[in-house]
Amino acid sequence: MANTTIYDVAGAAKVSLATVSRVMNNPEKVNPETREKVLKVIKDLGYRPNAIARGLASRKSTTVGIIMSDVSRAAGAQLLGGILDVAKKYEYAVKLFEMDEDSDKKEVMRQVVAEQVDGILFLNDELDPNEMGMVLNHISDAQIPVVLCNACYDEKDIPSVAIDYEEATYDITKELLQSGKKKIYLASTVHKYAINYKKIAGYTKAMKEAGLEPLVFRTSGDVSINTLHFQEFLKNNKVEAIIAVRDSIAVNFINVAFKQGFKVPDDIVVVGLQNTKYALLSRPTLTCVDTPVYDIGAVSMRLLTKFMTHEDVTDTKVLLPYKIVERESTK
Amino acid sequence: MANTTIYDVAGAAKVSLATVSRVMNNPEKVNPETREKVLKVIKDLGYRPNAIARGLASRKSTTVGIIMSDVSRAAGAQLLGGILDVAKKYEYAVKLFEMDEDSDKKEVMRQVVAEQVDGILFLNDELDPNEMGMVLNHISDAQIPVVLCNACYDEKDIPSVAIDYEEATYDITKELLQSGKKKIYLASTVHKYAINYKKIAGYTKAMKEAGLEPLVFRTSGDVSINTLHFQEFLKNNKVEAIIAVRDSIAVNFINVAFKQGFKVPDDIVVVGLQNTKYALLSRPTLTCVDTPVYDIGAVSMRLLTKFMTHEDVTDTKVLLPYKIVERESTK
DNA sequence: CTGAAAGCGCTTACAG
DNA sequence: CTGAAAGCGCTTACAG
Repeated sequence: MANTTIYDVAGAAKVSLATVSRVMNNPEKVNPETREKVLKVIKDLGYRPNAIARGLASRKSTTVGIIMSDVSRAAGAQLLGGILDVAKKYEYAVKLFEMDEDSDKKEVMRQVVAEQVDGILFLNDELDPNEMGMVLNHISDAQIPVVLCNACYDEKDIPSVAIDYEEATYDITKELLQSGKKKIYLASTVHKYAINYKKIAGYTKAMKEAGLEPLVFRTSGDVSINTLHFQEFLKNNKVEAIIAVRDSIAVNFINVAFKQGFKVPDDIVVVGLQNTKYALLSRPTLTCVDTPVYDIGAVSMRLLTKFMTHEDVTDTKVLLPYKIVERESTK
Repeated sequence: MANTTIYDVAGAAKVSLATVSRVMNNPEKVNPETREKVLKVIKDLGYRPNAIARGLASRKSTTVGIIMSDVSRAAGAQLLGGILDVAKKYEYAVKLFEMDEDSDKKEVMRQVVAEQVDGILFLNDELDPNEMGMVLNHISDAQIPVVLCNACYDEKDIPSVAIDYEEATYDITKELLQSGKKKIYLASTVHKYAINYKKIAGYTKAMKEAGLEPLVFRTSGDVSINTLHFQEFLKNNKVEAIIAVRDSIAVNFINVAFKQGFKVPDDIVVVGLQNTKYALLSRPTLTCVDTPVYDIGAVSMRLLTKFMTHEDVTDTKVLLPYKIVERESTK
């Protein structure tokens, strides 16, 4: 079955191809009778316009590009879920681009631009300010609307959607302080995520306000490396509470603590900052800041559609609400 | 900065646009000197051909479509990881399409075809045979190469990449039987995944060979629903071992068992059939069939590139090797 | 080895 | 309200 084209439709409906095109794009400009006739043929033939040809002619691909570092990480996948649902609703196709540490960032950006996306959702939060600046310059040179999705960059006024990570971490640190804990550690990652710096900032602020020394340490995302690391850590430090930038790190810590003879939450209190499924599958279950990851994806995609259709946008830096979910790991 | 086109390059290099095109697509047909000259201009101008225009003219979009049901599930995201890496290597762009229970499957297929993808990777394993047949017919009508990626459909001879789930489940059930267990349950899902039927088949075969009654029960993917379910289940059944189609279900079961006073592995032995990160973050850690999810994604994408470039393919039904990883949940 | 020209399947002013 | 025609930025026979 050769694909049906606009010519086939025009032929069968006995109109010009311009009319068929109008029926699809500006139906109000077509006489209702001919419109119905054409619509019927379209339906009978199962016609859908060739998206590539349409894209070339209209200079709009109705496609958005998602730039992310690692799909397989839980949070990234959930962001994608929200993005896809909204993209489908507004009839945008979605192209995926990976940009990790090893990528030639310039090359990736050139590719994204060459693919003619109408908008970009930037999910990579692992770039240093220099790289980030270069990437954003590339995008603005190409005049493509962009929204940072669960990523941040304060140097420029780029639209973004996230939660206030600094405040959230400040809040939960305060809660721990109020419950009487003093030796509160923050487990961050060795990688340089911009968001994690915000978390560190919020934690540090709360600790300093309480007259305490901030106790930040960095660990890997790898379970077996972390396990060794935590074993040593627990031997050498007195720990009353720990906040982890990722839930999986928190759960890993809980497991190591139990094996060393510590009880959570009786001896050590543990909290996560994401609220992924790991938090529910932990024993004890993990108290978390609940980051609405799906919503961040959905809202950022919606925001991007507004930019792409030149709607008025009043609020370009969206901070979604978050809450704290108390579970067993803090009793 | 207006995007540079092939005309700009041709003008700057003082050649025709046909020559520029040849330099990019058939460099061997161009005089080395002019080739170098053009290449230099391309580099200086940072030119990348408009992928849309190229796609229209060549009738190849160098884009593959990924059809999946839920990105945010762990296994799906990992498959995507493998797919993206290989796609990048072979310079294919990747478009993502969601097809879940509620989707109008025909409509999704029409969209995929309209988007002019050169090949399709089908990751959705939740369709019943009728729907699956319809989808595959749609694809073969459009004459687009397709590979089933971690999904199966036995009615037709469609290329696919997976592991032998039946054999794997048979193997691990045998191991449990040999260790002396008799009351071995298989926890499957309420959803109708084709792959899970294979797992059930392998399990059932092993049980019957041992002269035992297969004990399959179905549960949800939702943690709180499962928790209630498992609580009842443990009250009413004598369980010596449990095999779960998903790791998260296995971990959830372990947690409920401990809270009811059962010890894993002493009282009940538990195994998973995936080997995701959940297995490592469980306490005790989870013995698993290790399904090489990333590899399944990577190999299926590689296979698809062969079909797209009309290479000879001898083996269209690829079954990747798997192994069993013994961990604490089986002592 | 190189260029002029047609064509990919659409959209969109421009006439009428 | 409708059609003829140009054009989107490329590729690819076809001449030369």
